[in-house]
Amino acid sequence: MEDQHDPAQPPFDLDRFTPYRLSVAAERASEGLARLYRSRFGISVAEWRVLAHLEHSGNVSVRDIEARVALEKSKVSRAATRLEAAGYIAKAVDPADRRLVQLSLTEEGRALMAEILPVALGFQAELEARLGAAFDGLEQGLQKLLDGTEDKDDPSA
Amino acid sequence: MEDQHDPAQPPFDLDRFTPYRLSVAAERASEGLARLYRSRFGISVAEWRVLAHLEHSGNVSVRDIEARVALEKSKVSRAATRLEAAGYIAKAVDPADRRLVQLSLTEEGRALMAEILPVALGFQAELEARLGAAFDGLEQGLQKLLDGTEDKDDPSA
DNA sequence: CGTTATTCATTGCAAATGCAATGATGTCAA
DNA sequence: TTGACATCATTGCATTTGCAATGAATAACG
Repeated sequence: MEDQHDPAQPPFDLDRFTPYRLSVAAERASEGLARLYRSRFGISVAEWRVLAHLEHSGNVSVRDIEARVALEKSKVSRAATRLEAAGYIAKAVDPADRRLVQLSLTEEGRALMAEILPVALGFQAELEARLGAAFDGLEQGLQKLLDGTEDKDDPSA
Repeated sequence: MEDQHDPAQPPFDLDRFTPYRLSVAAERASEGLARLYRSRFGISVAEWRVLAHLEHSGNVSVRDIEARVALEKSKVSRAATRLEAAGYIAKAVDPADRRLVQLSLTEEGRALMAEILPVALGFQAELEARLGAAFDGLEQGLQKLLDGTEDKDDPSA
């Protein structure tokens, strides 16, 4: 169980490795929130993100969401299909460019968001309270990480 | 594309939502590193984590890794199977408790880590350089998030 | 001891995922 | 216009994933 790395090698501790730490923290946070809406509202993380983006911005194409919400387009597409089947969003062909699909919240979708948003905001508030003074530092660090080119080819992003 | 939320509802911007930001930042960081070792060494993120933990601690059971490395036990088990097939680790029944499987790096595994570790450490160094003064703040925030009970039932974790 | 719970690793299987087509539409320049 | 190329959303398909058995081994406790 103890350290036994080759003394010629630099020591390596996964617990101090930022990508790993980020990954675990992100998983915990997302899962913590997801457990609040999954059972109650029956939606997945991807669905939540699509809804949240629709609530924020009006009619949007799948492509827009893919870019803004950091989800594979196929994931967005399938989430949209499920949300449409559940009656929370509507899909319509964009008359100006018929390749595009306009996604929009239905009345039911808005009602759903009216229930979920307070939960999400409460979760965020809890998180901030829990972090206290460390919150600002975390956000600044995240901002720097996210600022980098959105491009997935940037290894330092 | 513009804001059009119900004025009775609080505004909601996914871009300012910490779980989402964490998730995107984590994905970028993990993917950024993964692209460095995936093509060159043919290992996945799960495999990398198992290897990294084995490099740090000696013989370990699947259960230990599951707990320490934040991976589902089935994921660990399958990663271990692939790593064994590739010749990087060895599996052996623990003589003291024959339910346990001792995982350990083989000579090849150590050689692999000798190649990967500098890459990983370089990535970490790049990250820290990129973050500059913000790095400490990020780490403190992550620490607070990770400190909370490891328990998945804690919504604020 | 013997019997019942627990713990561990693996695996079966349904669902989710990612990537590469596919088809339908748009753009642009010859 | 026409034809080559680009963009968009969806879907096919192989792989991966997560969860719930499963089977093997141990612990707990009468």
